[in-house]
Amino acid sequence: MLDIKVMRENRDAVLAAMEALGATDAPVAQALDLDERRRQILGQVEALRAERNAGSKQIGQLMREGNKAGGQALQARMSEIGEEIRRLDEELAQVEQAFGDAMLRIPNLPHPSVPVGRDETENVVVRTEGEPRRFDFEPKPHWDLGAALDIIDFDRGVKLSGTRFYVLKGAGARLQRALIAWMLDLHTTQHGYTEIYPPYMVKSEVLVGTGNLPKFGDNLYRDAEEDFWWIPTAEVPVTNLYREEILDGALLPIRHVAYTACFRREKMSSGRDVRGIKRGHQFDKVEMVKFVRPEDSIDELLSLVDNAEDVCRGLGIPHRIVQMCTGDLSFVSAAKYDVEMWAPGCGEWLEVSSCGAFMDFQARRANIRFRREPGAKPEYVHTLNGSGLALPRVMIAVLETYQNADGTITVPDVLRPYMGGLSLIA
RNA sequence: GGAGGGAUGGCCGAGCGGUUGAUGGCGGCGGUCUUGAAAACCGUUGUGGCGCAAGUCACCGGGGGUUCGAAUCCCUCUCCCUCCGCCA
Repeated sequence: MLDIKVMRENRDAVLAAMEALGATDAPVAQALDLDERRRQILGQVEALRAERNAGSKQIGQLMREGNKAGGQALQARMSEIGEEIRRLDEELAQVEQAFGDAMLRIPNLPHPSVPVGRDETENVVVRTEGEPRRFDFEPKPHWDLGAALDIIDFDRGVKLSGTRFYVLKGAGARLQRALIAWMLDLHTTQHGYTEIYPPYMVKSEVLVGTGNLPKFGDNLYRDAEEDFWWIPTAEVPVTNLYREEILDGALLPIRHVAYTACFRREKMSSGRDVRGIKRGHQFDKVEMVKFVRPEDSIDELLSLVDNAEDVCRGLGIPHRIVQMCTGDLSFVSAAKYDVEMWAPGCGEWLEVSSCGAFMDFQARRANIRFRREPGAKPEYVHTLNGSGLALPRVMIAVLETYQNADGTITVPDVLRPYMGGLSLIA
């Protein structure tokens, strides 16, 4: 959520930002109008309340003095004022509801450092690290490798749950588990993150906090009877860990890492990436989340990207960093970098991480604040998050990069201790 | 799932429907005293909205109601605790 004061004082700049994002400016105009109306009503209703408070106090006084007639006369007057207040309150509630709805639909403002661009074609490849492996045979895609090794069972996944589901088996299941454990250990022991195991189901207000609701509800699974929603990413529960709290500034930055399953409808991408394990309704991810002081936001974003890259480096897989232009920023991001791994079998760069800085956008929605000093005014924290990393796509990159001519897979060095010393999946 | 009991400020804990944003204690902060510390004593100590400001309004788990006036009465929801049942 944006600061309404900032919107009032910088109307033109905010509208220009919507233009750069390729977003409609309708909610901005709407929110500003409703805000004006809201303040108008507020002024009226509060003046009436003040009058009633004084009157009621006086009635109490008169009653105690035994002046019953005087009290009753005043009561009649206050009753009228009460009616007026009731009427205005009703209108105010409507206006505030509409105002809040509009505010929740306004995207974050891009950080000044973000390149202006129309869509993903204008994203910027910041750098590429590592040389793609040269093969003396034709590298196979993971769906062929996985099926041949009997470590990915696509047919039975579909039998159980339908399209976009698969089963990992034997060394395949263990490889994913090894990756999860190794990534968590890397981030907790080398990068200063504290591990969190959060709920996989959350209340709707939690999804509003991170910005998934109200706008993106159609990508979420939910319980039919109760207000339970399956998380689309660990970002949701972990960012909301400190919602409605005022944190001690001495604790910042707080860095958390969590491994969870993630659930997404993927309605928007029907027909895309249906082959293999690249895009499923359920996938595992290790996610990093940071709570930082406002002035540290951008530095923390860069180190977040670096933390994600360390996973690529450790696995010895070439990767590149792509900076999103304004037109490709997500709803909540002020700045965003993707980390992409090269997958030689399917021959594409796979997005394995998305690292975003949200400034105070989520903090306002979830009401997460901190105090610089004891006794200081509460301020909103800045939140960030990034995948560290998404498992299926790392699995793809590992299987395809480390494949041998005979169809076996060499296990990357860092993972061997996590696989009972196994060095070859055959 | 059944029965009962709770929810008040950082914490504990009061609060006949009328100067109660809320007694008191603890904790925190500032001060007096002290070579320093402790003790003692004095003071101070929530969040948010609107307003240039003076100020004003709201908030005692959430929502609704009764009333001139609600932390206090009524309805409802949520959460916590105890007991019974069930259970990985």
